[in-house]
This record gives sequence, structure tokens and C-alpha cells, in this order.
Amino acid sequence: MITIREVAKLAGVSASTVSRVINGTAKVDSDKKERILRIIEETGFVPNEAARTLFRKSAKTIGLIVPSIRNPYFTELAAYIDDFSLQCGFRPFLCNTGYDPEKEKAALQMLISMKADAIIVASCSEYIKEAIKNCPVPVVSLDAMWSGPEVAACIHCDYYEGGRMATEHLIESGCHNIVCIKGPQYRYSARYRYQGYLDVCKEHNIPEQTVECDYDFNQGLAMTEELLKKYPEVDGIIACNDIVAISTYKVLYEQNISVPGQVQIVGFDNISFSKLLSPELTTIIQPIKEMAEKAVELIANNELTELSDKKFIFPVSLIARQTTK
Amino acid sequence: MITIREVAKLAGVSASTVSRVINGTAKVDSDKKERILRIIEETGFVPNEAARTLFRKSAKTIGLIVPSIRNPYFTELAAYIDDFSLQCGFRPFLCNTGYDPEKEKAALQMLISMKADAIIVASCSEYIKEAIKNCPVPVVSLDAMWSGPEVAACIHCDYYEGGRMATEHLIESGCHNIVCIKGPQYRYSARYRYQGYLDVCKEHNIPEQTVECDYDFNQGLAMTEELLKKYPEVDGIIACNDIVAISTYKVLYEQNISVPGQVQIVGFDNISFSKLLSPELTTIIQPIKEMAEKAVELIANNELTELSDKKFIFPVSLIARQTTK
DNA sequence: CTGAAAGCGCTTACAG
DNA sequence: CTGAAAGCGCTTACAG
Repeated sequence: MITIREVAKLAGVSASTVSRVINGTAKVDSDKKERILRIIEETGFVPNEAARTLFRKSAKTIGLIVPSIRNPYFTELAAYIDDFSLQCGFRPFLCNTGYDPEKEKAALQMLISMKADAIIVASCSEYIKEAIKNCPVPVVSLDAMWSGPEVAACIHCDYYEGGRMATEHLIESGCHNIVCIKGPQYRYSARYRYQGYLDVCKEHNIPEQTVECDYDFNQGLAMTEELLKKYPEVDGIIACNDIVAISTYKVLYEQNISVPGQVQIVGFDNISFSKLLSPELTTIIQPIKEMAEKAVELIANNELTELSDKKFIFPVSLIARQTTK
Repeated sequence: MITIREVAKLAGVSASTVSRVINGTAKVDSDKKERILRIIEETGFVPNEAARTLFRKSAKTIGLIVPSIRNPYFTELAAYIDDFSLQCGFRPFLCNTGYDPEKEKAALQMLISMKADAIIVASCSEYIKEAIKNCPVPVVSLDAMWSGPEVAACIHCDYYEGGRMATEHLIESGCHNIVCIKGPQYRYSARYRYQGYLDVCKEHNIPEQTVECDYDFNQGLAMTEELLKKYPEVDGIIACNDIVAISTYKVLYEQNISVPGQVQIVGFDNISFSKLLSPELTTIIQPIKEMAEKAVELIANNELTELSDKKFIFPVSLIARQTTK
């Protein structure tokens, strides 16, 4: 691979000068500039990023740690972070953890060693807090209600209100027997949505009817069957996320229970697939795009220096489609 | 950030020695070793990857360029490449191009500048060939039937046979009026699948009935409506991929045309979503996992040095689910 | 078994 | 406007 020194030699100038035209960091005689540019073009020279990173102590990259890229919710999140990062002149670096706390730590470590400028952790468990504590680069928590000084900023949406909205919508749509498939309760998103459901039930004097389920398709299948046995009168289901809502629909479909005729369904997340389904899924929208944008913006604008505990809570909304009346 | 020199000083040894224990690259006195390890632990020292990369001229990373991470087919591919790369001691680096040739080139350039050890390009158009030609690192083409010396290896599956299988399955399932929604014909995958359909039609003396459609949901919606007008007698549809198959199902669902009762559908890809749908989608399976594994394996085992034109063609298979009888 | 030295390829004060 | 020098943090011959 050709180096900046060789380019310099070919152009009859010093490496400093070549560097200056590449980076536009100082005025350079236009003749020389042209020559240098031509040589770069001809030789296909590209600066060695490792050397640059070593010098500036920054890789100009934003790390993103997600539990699973296979989950379309995170895929979308990643896609937005990707776009915004690039737009802001950062390389996005995506790490999958498969929900494994050890891999979360490993990813964090790797990103640090690569001189990432900031790290966005999406939907991580609290286990990682410890590891984040002495992280030398700012960490932004996305889609998790962390508080505390570990994290430079915390961006999430109003899970509680989402839980309320879903329940109220079902009531307004004529449901009398609402069952909540509550998500994994060690997660804030699940806990707060459930609380929203609970409060609306109390306000309306409706009994609490629940089963619990991970954010997982197959478990969604199993829990829906259980739900049907436990609450045969059900006419409305709040699924803990869209994936589980899709399992729910599947079980209902197999059992010839009409949706939304006999049972109505609401999901959470508005993953892109939710509107490809037939019937299209009614769901709670989290403004993923805006949240992703905010995260990158904070990093790019360097608003994380005096860090500690910035919080950004985004509103949710309900989109009524075909699984509710 | 603490450096290896500071660790060395704290441990009362030289940087060389610390380096040796970190990399296990030579015997070190066990007392010193222990001391060094303790200091590393205490200080949370992590080696600067940029410096390492600069020295060894390799970032120990595998670049992956895909058209769109939002497409679940590529997401799955990326997830497998991710896992396998990590297992082989490489960092996976994912780049999205949004089907933009300029971004493909930019991604390639970036990966080169970062000293990636190899680059996997998935489903790229032929435009990128030119850029690949003088790529200093080996490029593996995945899911595209490129030939030629630009590429160190070419991994894809048997598109033609896939096209045949889909058609034959529909015929065996009792279809008499099969319409092929052929994919974008500038893509090998689409071209060869279409050819397979064509040949089976000829063999069975069935008329060719087609519309053309990008690998895109919304266009799939539009083309299905067109198809229904153009061929009102249709009783079997071959969609160019699973996403389009899902659009097709949607249009049929909205028009109260029963699937598979009145119209049967076959897709291509077996994206994870295809079996979450109700009814579950009959589709042609490409062994994505095996293809991803092969790509990483070639790179990790350094079988690409004498490069040029290694070809690996994987067999496809059909999985009959609920959209065919 | 261990350390001093050189070098990976860049960039930016520092002189001029 | 431009070049020589130093340094970013590692690793590996090279001596010992």
C-alpha cells in the first residue's frame, strides 16, 4: 500500500503538504495542490485510518451495542443510527450481544480499544452498568430507563403512557375482557407498560388479567395458548411487543378466531413488518427515528462533555390499523 | 487513557515484556507475569487497537457490504457473518449502501483505509466491479453470480434451480395458470430464477405469464394488482422474493381471495419472517448460514491468497408451508 | 527471559 | 506557503 510519504515524493513536496491538502487544513500553493490531487487520483492512495486514529486519539466512530440485530426493532434503530452517524462524519460500528452480558462487556471493551468517540447502548440490561462505570468514552443509553451517573445521557420513550394508550384504545374499541401479555419484568419497558395497563384497569374497574412472556416469537406462541385457556372470554389482547403480537395473531388464526372480530390485538414498537401483515397490526409507535437522531446529535455536537444524567423522554402514539375495530 | 508504557512502569518491567504477556508471544517470568496481569486488571488497561493495526497492517476485521440492513434477508446474512467472524477472531464491520453505487464505493474505500483483512460484498450490482478491480484486500462476492478475476471468491446458490423448483411445485400442487412476478432483470438472482420458470413452462407446454417487479414491498403491492387485472384466471404466483410474496398475499387478502384455496404463492429466500406469517409462506430456501460460514472460512483460513475465481454454488430447496396446497 | 531501539503512517506545532 | 521533527501506542527483531 502506498503511503503519504510516497505520494509526497512523487509530487515533489513533503508529507506535511500532502497531509494539508488531504485535510484542507492550511493553504497550499495551487500548483502543488493540483499535482498532489492528481497523484492521489492516479495512485489510488487512501490514508491509513489506523495511523490517523492513533494520532488524533479518536477513530471518529460511534459504537452501537444492541441485543440482537435479528430483531427488526433493533435493525431499524441500527439503520437510523447508521445514517445519522455517517451524515455527521462518524463511522457507525454495530455490535450484537445476543442478550449475553459477557458479550456486552466484550463489545464495550472492543469499542474502547478501537477509540470509539461514543457508545450507544440500546436496551441493555442493568448488568452492564458496572462495566460502563469506568468507561473512558461517553455512553448514551437508548431505550432503557437508566438513571445514574454511569451514563452521559438517557433516551427513551414514555413506556407507561404506551401501556395506558393500548389499554384505553381496547376499551374504546369495545373490549370487555382485556388480557395483558406483559413483557419480561426485569426490563423497564415491560414494567412500565404493564403499570400503565394496571392503572387504566383500576380506573375503569376492570380486573387485571395477565400472562408474562419474553420478547420472543416462540414464547409468544406458547403464552397465547396458555392465555386462551386461562381466559377463554378474552376479547382484547395487549402483546408486549409486535413480535409477540404476531405470534398471538398466528395462534388465533390457527384456531379460527377472527381478528379483530372476536379478539382485538395491540402491539408495541411499530416495527416495519407490522404494516406488512394482513391484517395490519395496531400498535404503539415509538419514535425510533427521532430517538436515534437525538442520540447521534448529542454525540456529534459534543453535548456530552459535562455529561451525567441528561434525560430525553419521547412521547409515544397509537396507530390504529386492522387488528382493532 | 493508560498506555502499555505506564503499565510497564507500574510493574517495573519494559513495555516489551508487557506486550509479550498480553499477546502470549513469548515466555515471561511467572512473577513478573502475575504482577503485570494484576496491574492490567487494576488499571483497566486495554491495548490501543489503532496502534496495533498500524503495526501489523491489519485490523483483524472482515468488512461486509450489504444493500440494506432493513431487508431481513441481509440482516440474517449479516448476523451469521457477525457470529462466524467473531468466532474466527475477526471484528465484523457492517456497511449499508442503500443500493447506492456511490456508497458502495465509499464503503469499499473506508474498509480499505481501515485495513480490513477482507471484504464480503453481498448482492452488489456489477457497477462495483470497477472499484473492486484494484482493491488491495481480497473481496468475496456473496449472493451474486459474478465471475472474473476482480473477486477472490464467489459464493451464491443455484438460482436457476430455485426458479424451476418453485414452478414445478406449483404445477404439482394443481396450478394451471401460473404467473411469475419476475425480479429486476439486471440481477443475476432474478434473471436465473426467471429462466428456471421459463424452462419448466416450456417443458410443460404452459404459457409464459409475467410481470416484473423490484425486490420491494410497495412495488409488490402495485404489481400484484396489475397482475390480477392482466391475468384474472391466475391460480399460482411465483413472487421474486419473500417480501414481494408478502405484498402479494396482502393484496389477495384485501380482495378476499383465499390463499391457498384460490391462489397459491411461492416466495424466495426463506427470511425469518416467512414462517411468522399466517398463513406461513411456502418458499425456496437459500442456505444463508452455510454460505456465510463458507465466506468467513475462506477468509479466516487464508484460502484467498492465490485468489481468482473460486466458485461455490450452494443448492436450494423448497419448503412447502401454508400458501400452497 | 528481558530491554532498548526502530518503525508502522499519519498530523501538527514549530521554524522559516 | 512549506518542510523537518517529534510523537501517537504498539510490536518485534536484535542483543544480551
